[in-house]
Formats: sequence, C-alpha cells, structure tokens
Amino acid sequence: MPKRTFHRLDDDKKERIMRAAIEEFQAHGFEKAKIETIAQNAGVAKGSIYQYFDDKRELFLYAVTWGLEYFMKIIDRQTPLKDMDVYDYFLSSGRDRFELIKNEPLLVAFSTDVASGKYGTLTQEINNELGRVGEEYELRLIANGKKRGTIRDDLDDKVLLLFFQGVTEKFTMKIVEKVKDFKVEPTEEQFLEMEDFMKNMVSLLKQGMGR
Amino acid sequence: MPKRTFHRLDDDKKERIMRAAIEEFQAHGFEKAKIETIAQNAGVAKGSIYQYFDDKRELFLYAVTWGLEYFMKIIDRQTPLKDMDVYDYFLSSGRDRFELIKNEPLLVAFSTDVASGKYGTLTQEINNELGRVGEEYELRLIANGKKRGTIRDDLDDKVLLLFFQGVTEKFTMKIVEKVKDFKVEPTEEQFLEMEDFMKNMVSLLKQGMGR
DNA sequence: ATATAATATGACTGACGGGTCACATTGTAG
DNA sequence: CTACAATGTGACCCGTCAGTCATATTATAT
Repeated sequence: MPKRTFHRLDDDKKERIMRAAIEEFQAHGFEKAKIETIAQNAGVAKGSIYQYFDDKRELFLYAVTWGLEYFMKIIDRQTPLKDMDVYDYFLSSGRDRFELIKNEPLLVAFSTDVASGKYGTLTQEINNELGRVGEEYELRLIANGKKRGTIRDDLDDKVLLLFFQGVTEKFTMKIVEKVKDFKVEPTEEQFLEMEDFMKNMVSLLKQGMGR
Repeated sequence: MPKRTFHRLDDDKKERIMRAAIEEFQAHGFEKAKIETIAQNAGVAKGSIYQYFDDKRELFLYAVTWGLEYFMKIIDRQTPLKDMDVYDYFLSSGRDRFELIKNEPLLVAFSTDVASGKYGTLTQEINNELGRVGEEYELRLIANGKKRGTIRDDLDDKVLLLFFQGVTEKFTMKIVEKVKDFKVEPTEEQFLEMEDFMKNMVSLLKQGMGR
C-alpha cells in the first residue's frame, strides 16, 4: 500500500519512519498526530512522507501492519505454533513474552490499543482479520483441551473462548502496565514475580475462583 | 462544570443536548465530533452550546458524567448495593442489566467506550475515580466470598479481582454486542438465551474451565 | 408600557495542519 | 561531463471547525 519509493528506502530509514509514526499515533491518537512531527522525529521532511504514502490514513494503516509483521517475525522465532495445551500456552512462552514487552514496550502498547479498538473504524478491517486468526488458533487450543480431557466439555466452545480471552487479555494488560514501571533493566526478581503472576492466572483458568 | 445558564434550562432541553452530544461523540470520536451537528440534533443554535459550556472538552466531560449519573439513578433503583455473593452479583441483576442495555444501548455503548479508555487522556481522571469506586466494591465482594468460603483463599485479592474483571467485562461486551442485533423488541427466548449465557459465565468464574 | 437583564442565534474569524508543488539535490546512464 | 530521472524539501495553499460576537428575541422587573 505504501508507494514504490518507500519500499526502495534502506531499512534504517523505513524503520525510523515507522517508529516515529507509531510513537506519534500512540501519544496523540490518529486525529491529533502531526505528520510534521513524525517527519521531524524520523529525520525527513514532511513532503517526503507524501512521497512514501498517499495520506495520513495510509501511513497509519501501514504502521499497524508493520508493527504486526514485526511481532510475527519475533513470535514465530520464539514459540513454534505447535498444538499445545491451553494451560501451557502462556506459561511456556512467558519469558519470551516478557522479553518482548520489555524490549518493545511502545510497539506492544500500540498494538494493544489497536486490538482494543481504540482507533475505531480505522482499523476495523485489520481487527476483524486479526480477530479471526487469533480466534481460530484459540479455538484449536480449546478443541485440543477437550479431546485431551483437560477442558470441561459441557460448555460451548464460544463461551469458553470468551472466558479465555477475557482472562488472558486482562492479565496481559496488567503485565504491560507493570513493565512500564521498570525504569531500568528489570531484575530476575521482577521476572519471577511475573512468572508467579502467570501461574496464578493459569490456576484461575483451570480451577476458577470457587472453593 | 457547565455554566449557570445550562442548569437553568428545562430538563427536556438538557437531556436533548446531552443525548445529541453523546450520539455525536460515540459516532465520530472526540476530535471529529462537530459542535454544529450536536447543536442541530438538539434543536439549538451552535452559539447556545457556548452559553452552556466553556468549550468542547467541557461538553464532552459533562456528557460522560451525565451518562454515569443517569446510570447510577437507574442501577440504585434496581439493585440495592447490599453485600452479596460474587456469584450472585450478575445473576441477580441479570434481567435489570439486560433491560438497561436494551433501553439505552447508546448510553451503554458510550460508557463502555469511555471505560475501555477509547477517549485516551481525556477521561483519565474520571476513569481513575470510576475504577477506584468499582474496584472497591468488587474487592468487597471478593472479601465477602472468602469469608463465606465460596472463594478460594490461596490467591491474592488483586489477582482474583483481575480475573473477575476480565471475565465480567468480556461477557458484558458480548451482551452489548448481541443486544445491538435486536432490531425490534427482544423476545423472551432471547432473554433466556442471555440468562443461560450469564449462568455459564458464573459457572466458569466458579469452577474454571478445567476438568 | 418601558427598561433592563438574560438568553438565543448564526455569520464570521482565526488557528491549525493535511496535502501540494516548484525547486533543490542526488543518483544514474551514455 | 551532460542529460534525465528519481527523490528530497519546506514554504505555501486551503478546507475545516472551535470558538466569538454583534444582534435579535425573550423573560423579568418596576
């Protein structure tokens, strides 16, 4: 969707522009984000931005997909998408996720906002597609769990999915929030705290809060 | 926060203005919402809006609190805030909540968006205050549950709170979404479906998804 | 009925920023 | 080195709309 000219840029410049864009959109939202500021922070002229993208909307949309693809690459490298048990889903990739949030807090925060629908109709298509893909994978996790007998089979998959999503999203948000407080390098202690947090979440997923 | 002039208006006019504002903000977001449109839909002149409010921001902020107070009145009338069991929390007030969403879909959707942080820094203060109040009540529910022995006591209240919020928020959102599909008056059948949905949620809260 | 205050109105203004464009700079081919 | 294409640049243009204000209307007081 960006123009040919953008693709011909060296990777450094491309990345500088995308990060500047994401930073600006994340800080001020779509409407109040200024192209001028993005250009300045990326070290290019305002006019150049329009050599690369038709308009603000396109720049934004590409920033979203750029961020997603960036994650895809990392996540694919980290956690092979084997069919695993729901309860292992987060635990197994806990350290990786923690690293990702720690190393790319801006990208994670931006993507979280996009996913939560903060950009309204702008990202509707992307969200639909993304939701579909995510759901597909999670539904497979649930189906697997039912087969293995680790998930109760008296409830509809859709209901279980909602439950699973509700819990995991909320906990992920909490972690993102926590990581923001790490002014410097997080300690091993902080990681252990996070791991404990994850274990509690999994325990709640599994056993619920009843007694 | 609105000017004296606004408070002197008859209730009809006040309500017309607030609903027009909420409709516009909900449809287009803060930045793209036009004062002119709000004025027209409320049947007043644009200049009049500025007799009532200092600026757009104030109008928006008051619309948020107006919506909340509107809810407070209804909810207070419906569900007396007695100390009840967590698991009864939603079930007991299910029909009332359903009615509310059915009768005031716009207000519910707007408030949901505000609560989910869709308006960014604009509503930060309100959200903080609201979050504090809500959490206080929910923590009391959790503490009660622990005392009664209906909630496991091996986990931190904060963790249980997160779990509870994650599940209930997601399910509430789903209901809001479903209600939007009722083009006309919802049937008893639809209500029963909703009730069943609630029961499943409570069951998941209680027992989790493990087997 | 007249004066005065309060409120209603919509044409107008000014700021803002997305997008353009004429010109400058750099890259490439012959 | 020259010509031509591709890319870079930022001053400028122009639509939009929040907010103003001079004037009209309505309410209140005497």
